[in-house]
Amino acid sequence: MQRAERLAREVFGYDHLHPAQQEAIQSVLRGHDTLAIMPTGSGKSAIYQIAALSLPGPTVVVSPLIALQRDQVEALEEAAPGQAALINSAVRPADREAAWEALEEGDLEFIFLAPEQLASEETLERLRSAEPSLFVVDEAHCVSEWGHAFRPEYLRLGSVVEALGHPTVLALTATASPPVRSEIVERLAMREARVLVRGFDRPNIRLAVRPFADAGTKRAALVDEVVGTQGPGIVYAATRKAAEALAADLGARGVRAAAYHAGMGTAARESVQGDFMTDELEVIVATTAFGMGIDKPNVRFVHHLDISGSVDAYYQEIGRAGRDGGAAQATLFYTPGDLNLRRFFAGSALIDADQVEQVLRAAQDADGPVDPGELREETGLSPSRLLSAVSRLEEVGALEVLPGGEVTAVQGSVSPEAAAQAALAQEHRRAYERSRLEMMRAYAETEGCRREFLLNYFGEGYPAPCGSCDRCEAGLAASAPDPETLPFALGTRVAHPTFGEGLVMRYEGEKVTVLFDQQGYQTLSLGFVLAHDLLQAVPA
DNA sequence: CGGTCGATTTGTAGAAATCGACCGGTGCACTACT
Repeated sequence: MQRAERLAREVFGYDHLHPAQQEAIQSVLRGHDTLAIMPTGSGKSAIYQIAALSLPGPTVVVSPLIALQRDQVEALEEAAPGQAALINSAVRPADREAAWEALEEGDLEFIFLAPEQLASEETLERLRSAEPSLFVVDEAHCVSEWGHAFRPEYLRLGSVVEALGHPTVLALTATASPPVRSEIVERLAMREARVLVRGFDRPNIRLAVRPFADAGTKRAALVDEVVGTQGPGIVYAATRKAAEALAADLGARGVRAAAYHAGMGTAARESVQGDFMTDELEVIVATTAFGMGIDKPNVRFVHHLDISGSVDAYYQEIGRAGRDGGAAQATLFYTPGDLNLRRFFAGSALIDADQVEQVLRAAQDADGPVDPGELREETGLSPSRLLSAVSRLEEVGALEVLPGGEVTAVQGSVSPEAAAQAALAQEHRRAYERSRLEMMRAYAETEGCRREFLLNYFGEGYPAPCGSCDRCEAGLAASAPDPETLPFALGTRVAHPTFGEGLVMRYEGEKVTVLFDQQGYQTLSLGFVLAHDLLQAVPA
């Protein structure tokens, strides 16, 4: 650790490492797979940088966005010149080859890539022969948030870790609720993972929800609010169109505002982001495309025109406010109708039962291993959907993915049963997504302290009232139940006859919320549960 | 699910009402073209 401290000072110019960083670095240096959950700006990068330089052997860093990879390489270039490189489709083949050779010569410590790169057998082989000692997954919540439907390669990282001979795994993220944490640990094939959680509460962010009966009044109220507030600030909208329209409205009211979404060209996006960072823009009106890697200290508000799809996403988004510790606002402008679009997003990207079966049949009909391209033609599925189906079938043992990426049906797997099992996994995922949205609704409609709600969601107790949310300020926050009177303590494992086993997350009034392993979050009537003996404590 | 857009209907000559189709968020890599 003294060596690590010295590296921090001499190489990176940090005054000192704070205890959370020390703990994480120590855990990695001792060879433990580690999941570190810490706020952005708390020096998460320093953890992997210093651990990497302290260990012999190179470090693979998986990061979701090429722009983030570039930022990281630039930062390293100042501290440790020539020791970091990226591999992606935008890097010229000659430069890519130079990076590989440097890695093979032992001259390169860090190699940055997106999970998609690891699907290539050649990439994997060259990495393996470099014998990496550390495998870092930055923004690790993407494993769970993006792996299932959007970027399926994220769910294959566990196989990559195994294929590389299981170097120490270090997963980093700012926000992850308990089920997301377990999924990261499982999907990255982490062994006896150390999970370090630091600094979840953000006391300087005032929380509020403003309910409206219709979208028009809601929108007008948000515009008034932004016009009357000192920026800079971020407004999140659910669609590109809404983001553009709102930015235009704010502009007409004299606010320097611009939209940001994935439909804009790269140049436009970069210029909007740049102007926001330098305070030339006061307000950015964005879809979920905006935010990852943004570490701007003086954001004074993060408002939501439309509700987020989960409390995880919401907390991640509002967490971009008040990084400097100064007062900040996070207000959700809410109409229940907004949940519909989120319901659509939650279910639509997942594959359904007959698609899973179609893929299995196509693989079985083929004589021997099949190229994924061939399966795609046969089934008509998009590449990411096909990969999702293949991964589900692989998990239930019906298919095998060969090192070259070819897919082969496993002999003797009982096919209809396997397909049904794989489809069931998708159904569970859908139920889980729906339940997460219900928790977001519960936040919007809670009668209790909002901060208590959020921290409970992330598995932490909190002594309400917080005094800095709309419920507490109005003196309306229901007082927290006396722990002595609760039939099951928070965090207890319980079993339910139809939902299976789960974890007691929260009490509010006459309701108890349980996070079930299969069905996600369910809110049950306490009176009914007790009268019918529906929950049983599960011995640890 | 609900908002939006274009086409058709309505019932009388310009515009309103109704219907059905379609769309809606995140990024990587790769290909074809300029």
